[in-house]
Amino acid sequence: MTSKDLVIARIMAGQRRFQAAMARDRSSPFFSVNLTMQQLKILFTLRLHGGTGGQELAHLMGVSPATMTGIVDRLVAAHYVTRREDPQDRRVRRVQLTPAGDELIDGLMTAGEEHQTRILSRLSVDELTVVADAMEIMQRALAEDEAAGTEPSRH
Amino acid sequence: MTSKDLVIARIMAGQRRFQAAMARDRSSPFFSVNLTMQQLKILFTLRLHGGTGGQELAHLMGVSPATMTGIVDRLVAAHYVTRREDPQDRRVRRVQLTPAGDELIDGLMTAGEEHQTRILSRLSVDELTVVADAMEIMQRALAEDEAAGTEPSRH
DNA sequence: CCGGTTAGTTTGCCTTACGCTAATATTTCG
DNA sequence: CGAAATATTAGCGTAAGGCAAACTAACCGG
Repeated sequence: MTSKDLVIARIMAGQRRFQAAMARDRSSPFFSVNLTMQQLKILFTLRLHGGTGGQELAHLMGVSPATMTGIVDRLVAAHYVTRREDPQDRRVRRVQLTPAGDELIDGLMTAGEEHQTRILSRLSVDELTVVADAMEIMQRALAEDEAAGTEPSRH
Repeated sequence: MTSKDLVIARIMAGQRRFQAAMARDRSSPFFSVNLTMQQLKILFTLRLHGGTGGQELAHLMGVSPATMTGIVDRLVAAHYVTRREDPQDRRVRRVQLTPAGDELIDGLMTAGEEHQTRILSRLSVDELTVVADAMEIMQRALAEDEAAGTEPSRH
């Protein structure tokens, strides 16, 4: 185990503790989601893909097109997605998140931000600067990671 | 807007970008969860509370005791929770996560760790040290926050 | 233009899960 | 001992997902 590995392990342990503290916040939007798991999975999938055709979505979710029609019907009725004819191929129904759908996913993904902000507010300017530097470092590494290797694993 | 606020805003924006990149990882365990939302909410609730009586759990979830009996039946059958008689009051059924239940919740809460570890591996030792320092700073602030004010908002 | 293929929808059927009320049995406690 | 509390069972209803089969509209190549 290299010294880099040790530091990484320590960082990840800290991250886990942080995550556990966030999870203790009972105001998580997760508890107020009133969708089924399949519906939520579909919303996340649409977020990942920026919208898909109906056939493709059925395939991604591993269900029949008939089933997907029903599910999308209900998501449209709930105003979380839109279903539109594809201009290039009128057979295809493009399914996309609405702003409300986006909001719901964002809310789940950014749960705990208030809590985090509150914790950051406790820090001095010097401390905040260290945290900000660390964030810059991580962003750069993330950008490199995406430029270098996520293309093949993207799909 | 103070200069602290500006730095905090920048940190949170970075955090959001980071989160979005993690969400793009299709290997998220979320997609392989085959529980209903209500079941998952109950597992998270049990994690938060470390186990509860049946009546309490029904109340927390806002359903009748009869309904909760059925749901817990199914979670017991799936080996995610145990149900035991409370030694202090034999009317009460204490419901708790099993190790498998814990694992499932942990998996969801720590999703993306591999991805994060990979990104951290790209950093030099100096850079990692900055990130580790930042993490220390955050942990200290978190500890202070918990010592200071989470008691009243805990419930 | 036509025939074969593709994409999506409808219909009908089935299964699972949740949710409730009412009734019941056991346990607790004043 | 009786009333209240806890959990379970039975019965009923609704919603959602899931499939196969049939159907319609659209696409595309010969």
